[in-house]
Amino acid sequence: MGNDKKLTLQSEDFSAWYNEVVQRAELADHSPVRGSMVIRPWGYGIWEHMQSALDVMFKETGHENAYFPLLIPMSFIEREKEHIEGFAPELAVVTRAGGKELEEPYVIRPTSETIVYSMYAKWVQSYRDLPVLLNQWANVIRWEMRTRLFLRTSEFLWQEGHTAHATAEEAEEETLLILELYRKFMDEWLAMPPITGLKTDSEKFAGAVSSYSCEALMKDRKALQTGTSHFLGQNFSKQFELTFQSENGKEEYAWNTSWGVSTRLVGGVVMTHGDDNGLVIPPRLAPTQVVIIPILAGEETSEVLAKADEVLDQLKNTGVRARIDNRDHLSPGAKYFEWERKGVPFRVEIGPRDLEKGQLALVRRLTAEGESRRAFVPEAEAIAKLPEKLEEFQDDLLEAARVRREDSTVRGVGSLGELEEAFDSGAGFVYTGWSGDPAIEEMVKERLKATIRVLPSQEFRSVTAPSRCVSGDRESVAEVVWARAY
RNA sequence: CGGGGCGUGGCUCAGUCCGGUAGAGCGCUGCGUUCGGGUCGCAGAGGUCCCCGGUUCGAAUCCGGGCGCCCCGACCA
Repeated sequence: MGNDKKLTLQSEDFSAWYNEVVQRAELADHSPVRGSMVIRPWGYGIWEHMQSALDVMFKETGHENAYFPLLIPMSFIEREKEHIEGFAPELAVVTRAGGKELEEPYVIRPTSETIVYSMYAKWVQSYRDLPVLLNQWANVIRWEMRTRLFLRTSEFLWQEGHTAHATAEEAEEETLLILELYRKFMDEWLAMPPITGLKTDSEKFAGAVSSYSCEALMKDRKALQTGTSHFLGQNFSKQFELTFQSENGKEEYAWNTSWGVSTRLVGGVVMTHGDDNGLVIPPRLAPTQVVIIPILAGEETSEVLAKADEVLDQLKNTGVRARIDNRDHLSPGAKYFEWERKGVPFRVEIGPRDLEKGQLALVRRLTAEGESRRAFVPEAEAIAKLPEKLEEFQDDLLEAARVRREDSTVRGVGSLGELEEAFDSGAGFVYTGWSGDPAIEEMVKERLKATIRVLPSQEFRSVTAPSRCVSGDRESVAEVVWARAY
C-alpha cells in the first residue's frame, strides 16, 4: 500500500481499494494478533454514532441494556446440539487461569444465548415475569480462518438482543419487529438500504428455528449480511429449563429471540458509499460533519483564524459537528485530500478573499456531474443552510444506494443458464423461483459462487411470483434472492 | 489444512541470480520559504537485512532447519 498518494481504483481492484481506504482513512489497523484489529478514533467515532442511534431505537421499543460475562462454561455451549455444531470450530477456549489448569474450560463467548437463557431461567417464574427484553453491547470472539478489517475479524464489537416470551406468536412478532427496526436504522442512518427476508436452513443461525436477515448491496455488487434476527423457538429454553407458570397454571417453556448487528456495519458503509478519492461518510454517522480549512496567508493569518473560530462556534450552535484544521505545516491542498479521503461530508474554506467579501467557500464531498465543486456563499447563509445541506447529502446517499441496488437487481430469472448469465453480466441481486431443495443451493454455490441470501419479505417480492424452480424441472415454493456474498 | 508469494529504516520496495562492510521514494525532526487542490530548499535522525545453525578471509546475498505474514480455495456477523 505504502504512502503512494493515490488509492487503488475501485474498478481496478475493489478489495485492494477497501484495504487501503480503511487504513489510510485511519478507521482501523491490524493488531499484532492475527485476525484482530485496532479500531482507531475515526472508525470508532462512526461506530459510536451507530450505537447511540440503535440504543435509542431499542429503548423506544421497550428493551433495556444489561451485561453478561465474557467467559462461558464449556458445558453451556455444548448443551444445544446445533448450536455447538455451528460454533465448535471457531471457539477460543481458556484452559488455564490462576496458574492452574481449570477443571472445566471456559469458552470466550462467540455469542451469549447459553449464558443469557441460563440466567433467565433463574429470573423467570411466572408469565407475569415475561417478556424479558434485554440487549447487551459487547465484544465476541470467533476464530475465523480468513479475516478482513471490519468485515470479518476474530474479535468484533456488536449488540446482541435476547428476549423471552410467553407465546410463539409474541416471539415471532419480536423477531420481525427487530428486523424492521434494523432496516429502518440502515436506511435512515447508514443510507445503506438492505433487502430483508428469511434465511434458508443452510444459512440460518446455529440453534435457531428461523433466521431473518438484512442484506445490503455493496458497490462491487456483492451482498453483505448486515444484521440478523432469529426466532429461537424453545430450543434454548428447553436446554436451560427456562420455564414459567402460565395463566392457567401450567408449566411451559418460554419462547426466545436473539438479534444482532456488529462493527461489520462500518465496513458496509465504506463499501456502500466510498469512491476513488476515499471514504464518504453519511452525515449522521460522521464524527466530523464539516471541517473548516483556514487559508493562512501572510499578514492576514490571525484575522482568518479568528473568523474560522467564529464560524466554528456558530456551526456548533446550529448542532453541526465541526472542527478546524489549523495545522500550519500542510498546504490547504494537502488538507483537502486528507479530509476527502476521510469522508467528511462538507468542507468550509476561509481565506483572505472571503473575509473581504463576507463569504465562505463551501465544498461538498460529492458533487453532481457538471456542478462546480466550490460554491461561494454569504457567510450567514452558509452557516444557516449547512444543517439542511447535511440532511440533503444524507438523503442523496440513500437514494443513490437505492438506485444502485435496483439497477443491479434482476428479476424473473427462470433457468440456471439465465442465472449464470445474470451474474456474468454484473448482476447483484437475482430473483428466481425455488423448489425448496437444498441440493439446488449447493449446486449453484458450487458452480456460480452465489448463494440464496433470503426468501424476500413481502415488499421485496416480484409482482408475479415465479412458478418454476430455477433448476427448471420442479414447481417453485418460494421466490428467492441470489447473490455473491461477503 | 491444500496451492502460490513474501520477510531489508515508520511505510512501499530495490539490492539476492553472480558473496566485498546497506540504498531509494514516501513519511519523520529542525530551520527557512510557501499557503484558494498533494509547496519548495537546506540540514538531520532512523536498520539485530525474521530467527538459529552451516559454508567462507568475508553472508542481506550461498546451504540446512525453524518462525511469521500476505494472497487464492474449504468455514463464517
